[in-house]
Amino acid sequence: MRPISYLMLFFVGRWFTDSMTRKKIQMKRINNTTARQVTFSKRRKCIFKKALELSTLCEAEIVLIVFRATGKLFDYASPRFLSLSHSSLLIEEHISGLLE
Amino acid sequence: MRPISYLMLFFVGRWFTDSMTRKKIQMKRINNTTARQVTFSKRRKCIFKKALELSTLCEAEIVLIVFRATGKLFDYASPRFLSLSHSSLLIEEHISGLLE
DNA sequence: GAATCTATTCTTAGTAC
DNA sequence: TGTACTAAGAATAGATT
Repeated sequence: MRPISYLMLFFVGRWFTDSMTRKKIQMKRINNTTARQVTFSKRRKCIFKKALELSTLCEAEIVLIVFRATGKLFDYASPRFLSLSHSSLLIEEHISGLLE
Repeated sequence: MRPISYLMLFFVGRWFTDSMTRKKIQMKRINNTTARQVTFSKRRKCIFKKALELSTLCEAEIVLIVFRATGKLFDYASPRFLSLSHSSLLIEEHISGLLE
């Protein structure tokens, strides 16, 4: 092949590679609905894992609540087994403490 | 150098490398106090960042509360700017909804 | 929606300051 | 405590199934 062919192969290959692999994403709302839901699902799973790890490794009590934009459903985890109502109480107590 | 010397260099180098770089850690309480605190500090920072990202990218409302084992202090973030008392209300409302 | 794949980006354990 | 470094390890965007 002549040099020009190699050059073409390089660019075609690069276009192909770029279109197949991830980019760094901008930190703003994902407009595409499907992509946003997929990202939500992946990242939600991951952050709950992180919460559990932090809790386990460092003996922290963690309350993580995610209110989903659609349908008002939310996911909840308090990895070290506080009940949701107990968490709510702890928060209230802290607020009261701040106000006194 | 003779082959035996290269072999020694390999093992010494590997020991040195191994002692300088990280291992995969076990998912259980970190016993060393200093290490536990350092890990806590690093991971806490990161999980809050993750919460903000999830909130920003996917329009979710997130409440993340970390109760630190020592001193009962806790860090809190509701990235999309709910107030702590508002979060507490949302939680209470949800609990009420479940009980009805 | 969920699972899988892969190259890339991000996180972080261990260490020293 | 916080910051900086480095390479190992983990998370994940984009695509496919």
